[in-house]
Amino acid sequence: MLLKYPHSNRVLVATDCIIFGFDGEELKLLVIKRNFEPEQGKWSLMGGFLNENEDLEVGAKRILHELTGLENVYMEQLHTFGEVKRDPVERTVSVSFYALINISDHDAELARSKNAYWQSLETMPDLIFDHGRMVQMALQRLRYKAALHPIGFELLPEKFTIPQLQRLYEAIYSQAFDRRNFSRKILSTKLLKDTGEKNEQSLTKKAILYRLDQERYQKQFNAFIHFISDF
Amino acid sequence: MLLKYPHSNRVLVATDCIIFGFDGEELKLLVIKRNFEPEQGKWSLMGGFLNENEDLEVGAKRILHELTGLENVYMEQLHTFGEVKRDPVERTVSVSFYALINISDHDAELARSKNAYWQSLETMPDLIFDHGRMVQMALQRLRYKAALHPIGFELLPEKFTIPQLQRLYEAIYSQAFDRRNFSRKILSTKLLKDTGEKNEQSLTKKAILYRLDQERYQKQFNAFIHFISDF
DNA sequence: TCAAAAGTGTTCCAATTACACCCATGT
DNA sequence: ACATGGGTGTAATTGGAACACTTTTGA
Repeated sequence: MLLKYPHSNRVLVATDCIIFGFDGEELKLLVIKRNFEPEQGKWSLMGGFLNENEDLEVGAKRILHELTGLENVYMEQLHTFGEVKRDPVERTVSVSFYALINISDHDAELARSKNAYWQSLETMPDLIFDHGRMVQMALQRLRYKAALHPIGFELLPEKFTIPQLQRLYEAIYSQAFDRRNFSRKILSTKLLKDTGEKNEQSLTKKAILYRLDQERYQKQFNAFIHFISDF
Repeated sequence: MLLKYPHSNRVLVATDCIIFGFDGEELKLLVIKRNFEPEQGKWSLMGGFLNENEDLEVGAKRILHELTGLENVYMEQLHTFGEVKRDPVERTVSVSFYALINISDHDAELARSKNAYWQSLETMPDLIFDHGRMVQMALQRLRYKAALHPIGFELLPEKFTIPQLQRLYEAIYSQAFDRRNFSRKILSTKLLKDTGEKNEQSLTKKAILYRLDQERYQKQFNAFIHFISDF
């Protein structure tokens, strides 16, 4: 490309990732205790600059991969933050993405080597720049989206029980649901396939392990499933 | 700011605006027949580059104002498009915004002077670059949002009738609603205030003109109103 | 045999749907 | 007086919320 636009204001573009995980109890985020400048010693989201000839999504997935070792992760663009002064070093437009990962799939050593830790949403430390706002917005979007689309599954292992799924939804919406109604509702979507196996870890009655019915999942994803009526 | 990041890839950032209007019959977009390069003679969204020391929202509002003369318009960030090759002249990251305006409020002469025309969504000409995708995404977002939040009003004059409002919703969702149920549902939100006036333009029975109850509007906006149950 | 968690069923209420009828207005 | 569009009412259906009982399992 030889001919360029005459307009002169070119800026840094970065990507920040809001990485959600679920440990069976709480919703968590993978955040970094920075051992590099700027804001060394403070907490931040994982981020990085966009490279030349790199699409936005590709850049975001690269950054996620650098921290977790994961590929093929559910990831969605959230919002672009472009306040002039948001980064005190130099103006940077940040395109944020949120990712839903199965917490046990990620490369814990790699994360550790980058100084990344899983922090509960409830006890999240203050984050640098506008990263706190990004997290708030991501949670809101997750609630929005998960009420209408079956994306919660992305946070669970391949095989999971209905009580596990319920604990996840309760964590997402900070709200308790009726066990019996929840079960009936989720089964009525026909999205779950009985694996025939049971959760052997349980101390009491062993719950049935289900997996996603991939075919129906694809079909129903863009159809609306009013799963959570109010939140 | 003297110290800068060492990273070298700085890119152009642009804003494109998807401007919705409603003429009482159809949902329309304000688009430009380009009399400038690149892609002269083709149709595109209104857009422009982000200036130095200009926030994203400010830039978007400036661009909207340049075309319509309007301020204080409902505008929401939609999505950021950053494919490397999306603009053949030079890599440009575009942050798109959609706006909802009352079509009769805008400065028609100004729009005309910029070669802008209202085009029905149904008969929209092909747009340059990825602008067609932007429009599709904006419509989807509008449907999403208008089902849960009372934003449709932004497209109507200050005083409007329930049948007008219904025609608007029918245009947004390309779907017919039952007149009686629609009326009951919208009135049950308590969002409308009877002005005491009637729509004198009507040839038959003159419908009651309502206006938004601003107080309730503010309150209920962030509460969920499940206005359209399925679409 | 008891406590804890999981699975299944039933009733009740509220909200949505599908309808029908009456009113106002200009031609 | 009639055609057109606007306003209001009601019965039937559905889906959600609330709640009780039984089963499995380890201690």
